[in-house]
Parts: sequence; structure tokens; C-alpha cells
Amino acid sequence: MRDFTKKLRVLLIDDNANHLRGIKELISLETSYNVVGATRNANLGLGLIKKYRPDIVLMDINMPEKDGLQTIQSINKLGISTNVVILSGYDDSDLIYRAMKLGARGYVLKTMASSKLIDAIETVADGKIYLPSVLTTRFFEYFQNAAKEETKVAAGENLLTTLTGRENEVLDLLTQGINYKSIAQKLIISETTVKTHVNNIFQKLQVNDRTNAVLYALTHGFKPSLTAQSEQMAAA
Amino acid sequence: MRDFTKKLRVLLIDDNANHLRGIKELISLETSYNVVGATRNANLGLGLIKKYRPDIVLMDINMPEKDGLQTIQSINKLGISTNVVILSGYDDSDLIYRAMKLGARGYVLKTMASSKLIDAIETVADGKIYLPSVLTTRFFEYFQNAAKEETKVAAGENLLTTLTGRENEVLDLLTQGINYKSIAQKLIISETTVKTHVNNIFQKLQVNDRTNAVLYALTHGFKPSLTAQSEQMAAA
DNA sequence: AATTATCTAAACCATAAGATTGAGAAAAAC
DNA sequence: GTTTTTCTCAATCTTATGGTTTAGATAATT
Repeated sequence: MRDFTKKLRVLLIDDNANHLRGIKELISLETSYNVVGATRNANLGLGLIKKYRPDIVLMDINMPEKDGLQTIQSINKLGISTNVVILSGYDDSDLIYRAMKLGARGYVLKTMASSKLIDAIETVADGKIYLPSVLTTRFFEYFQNAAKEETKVAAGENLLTTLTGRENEVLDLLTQGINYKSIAQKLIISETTVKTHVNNIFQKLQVNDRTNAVLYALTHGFKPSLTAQSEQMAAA
Repeated sequence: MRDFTKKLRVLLIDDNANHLRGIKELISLETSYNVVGATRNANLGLGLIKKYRPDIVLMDINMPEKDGLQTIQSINKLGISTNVVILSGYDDSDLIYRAMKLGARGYVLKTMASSKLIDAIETVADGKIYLPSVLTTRFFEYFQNAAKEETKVAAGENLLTTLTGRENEVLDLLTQGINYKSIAQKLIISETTVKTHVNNIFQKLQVNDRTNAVLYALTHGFKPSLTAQSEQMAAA
């Protein structure tokens, strides 16, 4: 939970000097904020983050040398729990998607009223995500489209459903790259039985070797049966 | 764009009779809405959607026979551009994530003020996504966590980088489930050469069979080299 | 009671896959 | 100009994999 007795420590990163100055002044007007740093260079900014551990990092996403997305990743690698709010000139759905995927907690357009920026900082400092409704829509358009691509393959009539319980267990082990001998040991059956199961799996999945069976399973959303999972648990 | 001269056609699906009645009355108060149907059964609801093509479907996500997530999928299969708004008693991040992933356009908690429901309908009818800030946060917590899992594997020191150009081409074909003879034909080299490459790949990836090489490639973000891709293009 | 599905297993065979050693040619790096 | 890497290939060998048939024991279904 946020501690309201202390000032919020904010760090600014924007390669545009004018923007940087403008934002700094804007935020300085708020008595509850403390700008611990402001820099035009992303790498310098990383150093400042390491040093000052700000609560919030306001960062432009379009920068020449090191771009915003890379910088978010670098921050992640530091393992510091800093909340990144992205400043961007574009409401590009791909950009928003990638920034949020990498762990950004907020995304604000530079064209928005300055009060929105304060809103964003407050919201994020409060542990929530800040995304204006237009950007939320942009994000989900992209997200749902990506999801559709994923499930498209899994959609069609899935041959995996024709597998019996035991065949599912065997396929599960196959997808772990285990050979017949080990599978036989794990399931406590003979190796020839494993072969029988595997051949039946091949027939049902319409493939003729292990690799293609595994590929089919992975690209068609194969999920090991619960019994098989619990056995894995027990083995671990 | 929304046509404000026509009433919004809304369909309700909720297995709880009281909820259903309550929501119906609430929406009927709005003169700009027209409830084209209200049912307690998801499958019946699907039929009504097919018949009336409503602009908005308000649907409970917790239903006994056919659950809300399945119903969203069924609607998707119909290929009808209906906007689904989910009604739920829980702000469960996994549930929100899956509903939105499947294409829901809004998510409203039953505990919220009824005005929020109207907000949601308006927002979604306007082509936007409606997610209350608490739910947005829930969603992103889940989303970013899932994304982290994805990239985690691809992060570590990746043995794939040690592969030579030719080895990459061979591995690419391996991940397509192609056998040695066919690989030899595709690359116009002898089968023994393929074996040599494959053995080198095994050494570098520290595995000892095709299946595990393929699994390693897939779980470590293997992307076929550009040259290999262009050859695929040419072959298609 | 009879049928069907599932799991188990053996025997046999064919071959694809994997391991190993050695080696020449060309390209890249030093 | 020498060394190293990469790509190529052969020969040999072992073994894991895959194909097929047959069949007994249960369990589920009708």
C-alpha cells in the first residue's frame, strides 16, 4: 500500500529536452511528488533507477539510441519494482501491446491533457494500471487478434480428443522427449505395450513418427490429463 | 459507427431468474434500448442470437450447463459480429483474462452500481472496450505474468545462438517433422551430411534425439533463418 | 449375456535414427 | 599465409523406433 506521508519519487526519461522540461515543471507543481531525476538518455536513466529506486518512471517510448521497449526490459532485468508509465505520441496498438506485455503499468498520450498524466501517476502509484479507454480498446483489438491466431489451429476438429486415457499419458511423456524404455518404467508397463500405445496414437493423429506426434500435440493445444499431472507431481 | 436513430438491440442470458428479470427491467427503463430476448439457457441464447442478431449480448459467465466462456466461443463460431458483455460475480483475474481473450468486449461485476452496466453497454456499443479499472489491473497482472513465463525461457543463455547457418536450416526442417532423407533432398546434400549436421546440433543443444532437439527449439524461441524462410517461400 | 473398448503383451521384421571416426574443399578469420 | 570454421561426404556400427499381427484380461456398454 502506498504511504501518503512520503512524497512519490518520480524519474523522467525523454530525449526531447522541451518535453522533459515541461513535464518536470508540471510535476514539480504537485507538492506530493518529488522528481529524483530527469534525463534525456535511456542508459543514463537506467543508472539513475538503480541509484534512486524511484516509485514511478515516466518514460518516452520513442528514443533514438535505446528505445523505450528495450529500456523496460532492462529495468525488468534489474529486478527493481519500479512502475513504468509510458509517454507516447502514438496510439499504435502494437506499441501499446508490447509495452504493456513487457510490464509497463501505464500508457499516456502526449496529446492528452496534463491532468491525465497526474491521473496516471496517481493510479499507478496506487498499484493499479492506467490505460485511457481509447488505448484499452486499441490494446484489446491487438490482443484478441493475436489470441485468435493462437486458437485458430486448436479450433479445427481435434484428433487429440480421440485418444484414450492411457494414450494421453503416453503422449504426455512423448511431448517431454522421453524414450520408450523410460516411458515403460514410468507407467510400469512393458516397452512393447508402450509401442502399442504409441502406434495407436500415430494412427489416431495421422502421423508416423514421434516428432510429428509431439508437434501435432503442441500445435493443437494438448494438455496432459490430470492423472498424468498428479503422477508428475508425485515424481517431483 | 453506431446509428443513434435506431434502438440498440440487447439480448440477455443469465441462468438466475431474479437477475434476469432485474436486468431486463433496468434496461427497459432506457428508451434507447430494445431487449430482443432474455433467456436462462445458454444454448437457447445462441439460437436467439442467430435469429435476432443483437447489437449487444449481456451474459452471465457462471452458468451450470454451458458456461459463459464456452458460449463466447460458440458465438465466435457463428461468425456474427455481436458484442458480448460479461456479467460476473467474481473479479477473478483468470476468468477476466480468458473472457477477454475469447473476444468479450466488456466485463461488469454484478456488485457494481447499475449505472455501470449502462456505461458498459454504451461504451461497447460505441465500439470500445469496457473494463473497470480494478478489472483492468486484474487482467494485466495475469497478462504480464503469462508474458513473463513466455519470455523467461527464451531469456537464459540460448544454446541456439551457437548454431551455424546450415545447422539452423537443418533444425528448421527438423521442427517441421521432416525425416533425414527429405531434408537431404530439400537442401540438396547427401543424407550422411544431414546426419553430421544433426549430430552437431545435438551436441550444441545438449540433447540426444530429434524430439528433444525440436522441443528445445520450440521452447527457446527458435526462429528459422531468413534464408531458410525464403527457400520455403520459393517451394510453396 | 453379449458386445465393445481399453489396456496389456509378445514376436517378428525393417529401417530410420543416432554415434563415431576420418577426411577433403572452400570460406572466413587471424 | 596459416589457422579455424564451416560444409561436405563415406563407412561402419548399434540401437531406438516404427509396422504388423495376434491375443489374453478387464472394464464398460448395450
